[in-house]
Amino acid sequence: MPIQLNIWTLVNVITSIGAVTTAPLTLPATGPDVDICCEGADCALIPDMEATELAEVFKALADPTRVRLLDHLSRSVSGTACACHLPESLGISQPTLSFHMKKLHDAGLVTREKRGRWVHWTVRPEALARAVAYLGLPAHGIPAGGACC
Amino acid sequence: MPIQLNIWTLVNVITSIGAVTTAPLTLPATGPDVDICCEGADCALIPDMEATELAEVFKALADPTRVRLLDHLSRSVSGTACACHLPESLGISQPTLSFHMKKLHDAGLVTREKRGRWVHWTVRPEALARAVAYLGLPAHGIPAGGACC
DNA sequence: GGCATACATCGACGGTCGTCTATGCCAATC
DNA sequence: GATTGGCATAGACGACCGTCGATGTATGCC
Repeated sequence: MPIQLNIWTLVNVITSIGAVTTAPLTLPATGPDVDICCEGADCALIPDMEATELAEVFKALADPTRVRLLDHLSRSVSGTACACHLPESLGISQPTLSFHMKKLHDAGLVTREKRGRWVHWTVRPEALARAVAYLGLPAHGIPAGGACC
Repeated sequence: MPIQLNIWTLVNVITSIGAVTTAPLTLPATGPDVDICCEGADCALIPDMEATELAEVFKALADPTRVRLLDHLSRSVSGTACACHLPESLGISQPTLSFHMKKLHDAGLVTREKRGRWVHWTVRPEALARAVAYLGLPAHGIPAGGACC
């Protein structure tokens, strides 16, 4: 499974680089009602842009039809398949399929290649690496930089 | 990083069990216009229910605010934090925060525990394992059972 | 008991999503 | 050049989403 190995490698790289660079927020705290309500109250938060980009990827995956489509592609030879028989297999119309493939493409999860009159789609496993890295989530209690409190 | 290791372990388990059990669809094929449009046309597809469940998880993650919330929780001590200061940190109202936490909770990504008048939320890393397993995606060209064509 | 506080729920609003039919575009074939 | 077929786009429509202010509920403190 060469590609799966590549993903895990990427995960390690991205995990060690990405999330850790987040700058801690300045804490307002010290109001009149400062209370020991909890430990780890004010923490560093992912920057808006990074969170938005991650959400875009998850949004592209947030539909059963697209989940099945991506799975279908990944199981095809070399991760590539044409869309010709997919509408009937999935029980959707051709425009609907086109709509979903566009979503996946806009999110960078697949590439599009026209061969004659058919379009072939290919999974981009590296595009999923960032999402996987996020879902791995930093381990709790990382001393400095990673953890917040 | 004990939790991260647990995830990878779960990934292997689920990957080796879950997706492979999908039954291949019966192929209609052999019409008059059967054409060698592409290799790997008709493939096994993830069952509806499985795709729906995965989509539910991704749907819970498909919002920048929730991405930041989950990240915040995972970086707190033992993956647990109270929600008391989150509205101001995120620039959202208290009802909006409640709305998002409910989404995460309904998707099984966090657990809820009431301590006094505060609510503490805890990440459930194991709930993310299935999504991670899916994003790993079966390697292309698996001979039997896994691949489709 | 009465009050303050933390959180959930309600109702409303504008925006986006997923699906369809109808139509347009382009490559291959006759 | 005309026709066929695969795919994208346009427009419409119902459903759902994210956000808010207002209100309800439960806990802790006086």
